[in-house]
Amino acid sequence: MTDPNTRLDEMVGRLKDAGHRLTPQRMAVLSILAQSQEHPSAEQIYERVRIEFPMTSLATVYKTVGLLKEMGELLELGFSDDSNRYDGRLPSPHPHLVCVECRKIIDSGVYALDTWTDEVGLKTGYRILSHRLDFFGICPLCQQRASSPLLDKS
Amino acid sequence: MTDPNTRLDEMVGRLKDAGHRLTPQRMAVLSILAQSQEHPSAEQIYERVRIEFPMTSLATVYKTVGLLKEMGELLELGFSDDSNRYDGRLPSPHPHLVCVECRKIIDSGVYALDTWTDEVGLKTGYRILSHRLDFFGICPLCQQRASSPLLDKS
DNA sequence: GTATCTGCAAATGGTTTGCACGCTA
DNA sequence: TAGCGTGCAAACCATTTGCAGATAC
Repeated sequence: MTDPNTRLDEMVGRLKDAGHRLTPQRMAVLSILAQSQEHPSAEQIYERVRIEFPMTSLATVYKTVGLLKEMGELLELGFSDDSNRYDGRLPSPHPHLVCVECRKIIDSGVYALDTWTDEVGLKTGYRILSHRLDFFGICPLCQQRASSPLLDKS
Repeated sequence: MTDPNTRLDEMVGRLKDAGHRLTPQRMAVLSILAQSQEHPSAEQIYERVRIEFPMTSLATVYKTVGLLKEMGELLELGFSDDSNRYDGRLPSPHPHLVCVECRKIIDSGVYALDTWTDEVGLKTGYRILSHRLDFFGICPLCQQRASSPLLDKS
């Protein structure tokens, strides 16, 4: 499940099974998504795809990402003040941790919101379908930068 | 704390103390925010403000909302695929419950994420500043609509 | 009196879409 | 070879911004 190649094969299989075609552009996008731990944006996926396959447009990245999202093979983390970020490794909802300085996003290491989900459903009468939990903070590297002001942010 | 007039006075006082001017437009926006339980969008605030004070522009609503947000007097709930929603009654982060059908947003009725915040901070080394938790589901009214297909969504 | 606020209209920027061409299966 | 997928450029749309005139204090 954590091995990029296994995850890539899985995604490829699901696409094929659903009757979708496998173009080189799509393969390149899938491959990036299967490898990335760092929750890349569409733009970042685009840049990396172009390194190995320059014949790719940003629109195609968006279309592929949209397709995977619809199929439930990709978790989209939308931010109203920044571009969306994508998790292709673990597409079911789980808590994330966002650095407000450098916008690095990592998995939080805590899970299991199910108890709460049940409680909220019971209390409110809503049928709960999904959730989204983000923690915002300063990552260790940015904390270091803040205490050594001579270092550049770049 | 729950009384709209008390909350309005509180917001007005904070604005004055910070040296900001009290225009009729601002008062109208503050008043809507102090009353609203339903987490209105900027557009919705604008529409309601115009009822009692037609000399108001959407830009002014956005500017007022931005000012209050900066002062920590307003909680902004951003959604990448929809307009932002605002909570002026309880501006500190707390879990919300979003109906994916009608986009109604209510408070979840559960709180206390502090234990998790500490755990995540310890595990990752991030200095946690804030969090955001949303549950997505179908509200009771929309569930009813779904089971009685003859009723219109309007 | 003057710095702040307002309203208008134009700019912004990530994402989506329409369409003609190209390529997978 | 039949459509699905791609690339380009234009459209979208909530939000922001610049600026000239208005107004709270």
